[in-house]
Amino acid sequence: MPRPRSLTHDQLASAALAVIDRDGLAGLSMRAVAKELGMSTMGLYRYVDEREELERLVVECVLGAVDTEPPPPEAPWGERIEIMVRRLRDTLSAHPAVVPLTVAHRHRSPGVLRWSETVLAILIEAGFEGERRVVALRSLLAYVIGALQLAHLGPLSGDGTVAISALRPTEFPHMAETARQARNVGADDEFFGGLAALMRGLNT
Amino acid sequence: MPRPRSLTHDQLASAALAVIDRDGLAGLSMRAVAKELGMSTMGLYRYVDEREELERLVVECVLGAVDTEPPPPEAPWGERIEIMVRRLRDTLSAHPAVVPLTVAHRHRSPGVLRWSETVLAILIEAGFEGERRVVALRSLLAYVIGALQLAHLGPLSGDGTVAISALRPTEFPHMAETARQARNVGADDEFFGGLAALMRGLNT
DNA sequence: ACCTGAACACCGTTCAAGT
DNA sequence: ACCTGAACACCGTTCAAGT
Repeated sequence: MPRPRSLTHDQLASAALAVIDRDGLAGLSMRAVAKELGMSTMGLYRYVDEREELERLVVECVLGAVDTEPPPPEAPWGERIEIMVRRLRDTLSAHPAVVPLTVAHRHRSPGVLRWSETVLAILIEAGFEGERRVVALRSLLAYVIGALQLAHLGPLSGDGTVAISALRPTEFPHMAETARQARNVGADDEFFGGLAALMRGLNT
Repeated sequence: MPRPRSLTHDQLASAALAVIDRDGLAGLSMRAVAKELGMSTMGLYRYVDEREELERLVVECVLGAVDTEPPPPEAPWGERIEIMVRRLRDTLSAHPAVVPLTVAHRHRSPGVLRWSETVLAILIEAGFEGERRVVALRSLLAYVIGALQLAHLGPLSGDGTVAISALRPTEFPHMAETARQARNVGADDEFFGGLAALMRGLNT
């Protein structure tokens, strides 16, 4: 990759993010980003080797913004983990269409690494060792990733829930009734309700 | 959509699944599936209106195979839920590349609806009502979806973990050490360890 | 009426041609 | 040396033309 000339990686990622926020992840293309920047399509290849690298830049741009400062140490460790998870969720919620990219490129993101480092410090302080610590970190990540995708692609407040509540009660009685109740569950109650359960379970 | 002539939806989905299993999700295209079936590309449009409908058929084909019979009622409810989650995981693990499609199209899959119906019956019997029941079902789904994607795209046994364990210990000491321990954690221990935690938390 | 191949508007990426 | 537009091999989908 030759030296960039006039654009920073952040400007490039911001342009891609603008395309994604406007046209969705499906609208992301080298041509669209180039047009957004007012340059030729091939000009992008001065900054990235391939489209995948552009995606990595987007992920880094989004996740690099997450606050990874250790939360106030006087709070119980469970609350501190919750604070960290809330920060990650807030960061990703600003660009929900990016979540699938995040899953694929999370490895190379310094933001996620710093976030994980802070979470691990809290877990270690709370006495998590060996496999138990590994499982705790991975299950927290799995929950956040899964819950955000569920919330983005099929929110409880959306028409998927309405459709389920209209299913034939003879065939899906529990689903129909539960879906009716689900319409009154807010996105925050859903997310933090599940997180609280996971946290309780990790603690015992 | 005109009447299908010689192919069933299942044959169509199987051909698409064969393409995905061979070339990955990125290899799925109308042209590739048509070639797999030895027909013209446009012939597919006799069976589906658009590519998205083909994807729905694939999801239904995979998830339709999940065993949704209620587990033995003499087992504790927690164990029965775990059995149901294990079945869903086993079904999806046979075609991990399909998981992202599953997230997007899960609403219309009768397989997922039947699975959820059985899980809800167990939750109701265990005394879950209202929001608590909604949160339990959604968090289980979120965990399964997130954990499977994590396991497929970045397994603990993979080179992502190796790369993390090689990070500069001055900057990421906890990550490096935890990654070294993570290499000895099997995929099953990881998945069911996290699931057990979530289940404990939902129970209290 | 049924089927299909050419065509259109896209895509990522290569590469030669122009400055 | 630097940049770029044409070109190549794809993609989903429309539509006219052929049977």
